[in-house]
Amino acid sequence: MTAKNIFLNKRPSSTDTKNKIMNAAEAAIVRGGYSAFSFRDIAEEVGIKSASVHYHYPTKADLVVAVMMRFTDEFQAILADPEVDDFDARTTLNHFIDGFRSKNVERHSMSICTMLTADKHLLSEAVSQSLADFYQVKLGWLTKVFMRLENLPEDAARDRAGQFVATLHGASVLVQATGELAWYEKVASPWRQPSE
Amino acid sequence: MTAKNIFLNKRPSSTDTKNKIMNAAEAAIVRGGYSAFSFRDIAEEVGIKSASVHYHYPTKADLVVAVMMRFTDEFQAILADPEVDDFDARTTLNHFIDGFRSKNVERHSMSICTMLTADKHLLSEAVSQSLADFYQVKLGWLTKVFMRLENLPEDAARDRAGQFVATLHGASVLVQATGELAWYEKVASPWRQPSE
DNA sequence: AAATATCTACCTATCACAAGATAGGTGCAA
DNA sequence: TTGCACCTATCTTGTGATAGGTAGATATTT
Repeated sequence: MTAKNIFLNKRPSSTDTKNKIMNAAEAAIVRGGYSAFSFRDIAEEVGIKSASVHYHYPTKADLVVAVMMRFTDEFQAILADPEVDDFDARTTLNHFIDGFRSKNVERHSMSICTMLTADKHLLSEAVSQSLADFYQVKLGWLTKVFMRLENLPEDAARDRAGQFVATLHGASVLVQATGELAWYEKVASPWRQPSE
Repeated sequence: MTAKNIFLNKRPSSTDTKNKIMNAAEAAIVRGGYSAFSFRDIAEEVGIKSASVHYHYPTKADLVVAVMMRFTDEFQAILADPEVDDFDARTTLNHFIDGFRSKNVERHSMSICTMLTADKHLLSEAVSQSLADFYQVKLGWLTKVFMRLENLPEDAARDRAGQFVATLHGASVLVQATGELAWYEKVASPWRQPSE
């Protein structure tokens, strides 16, 4: 690959297409879960044919595992490290609540992990595992946050992390079911931290 | 219909079959949501043909609406009235937590309303409405419970009801996703009431 | 440098199957 | 003889997946 090619080569890049496919799949899963999209849907959105989607991801399970792994990686990349000295646990938790709201609740959808959890019965072992892995990452990080925030030992902090995760996820279910966005703040408010 | 017929008539009763169909559908929805069962599945379980299921419930939406309405009715019938004098709010709430656990969480599934909420994008208007109706009934009852339990005005009690519902639903998501049943008690414990 | 081979990212066409739904028929009880 | 609860048979649509082909970029050989 010469420098020229970077500008002139019109040959489709595999990673570009793969990312487009994952983007479409992720959006579709958030909208309606595992069974709410087909290879044909994805293909149309990306601008290729369904057989070409199979070229990049042989099976649906392969595709969803890839989506979950990317999701987990991005999640980890964005998070602040709770073990550095100047970590601000209060602000971080508030931002987390806001992020969950803007990324999921306000878009009239639930998180990709809640959606896949609901479809767990029809997930392959590999997909289930990638889902469980994500929860471990999420709970692990929140455990550290609560250790800092509430000066708790790891065990107790992990319980708090679980309570927190459950509350946010449950809130998004409540919003989705009733159609009342206001529920989110009402449910999440006990977890909000005073700014000072 | 004579008294004799009660014992001798082997002609299938419409309501019996309808109940069997609803039982099968409800169990299937709890297992995997709206798209996880077909008329053929239901038919096989009941012991008739799929066309006969359509005879009782012309469309899938009709069937699921019927299931949700029956579910809501049964829910209301079981609940103690929080407005009578000897209503024991503490015990009632503990029983509610236990009931949610034994009916959903321990069976490695989530509640029918959580499952349908996740599938909301593909529900017809009628089904969505029956789902929203159930949540209103549930929240309405819990609001009264919290008014008694915590001596709150209606507004504040309703917020508490929402927080409670969200927590239990979220806990069941967490259990389902991680496969760790222990999360349920850990998440629900702050809501448990001291027995005296 | 030219010729050849291989690889890549797509394509068309098709498979087997399962879905919701409908038309029209059968047997039996009231 | 009417109505009910069921049946067989079939339609259409959509699914995940596969086989096999093609044009063009890249790599290898001559």
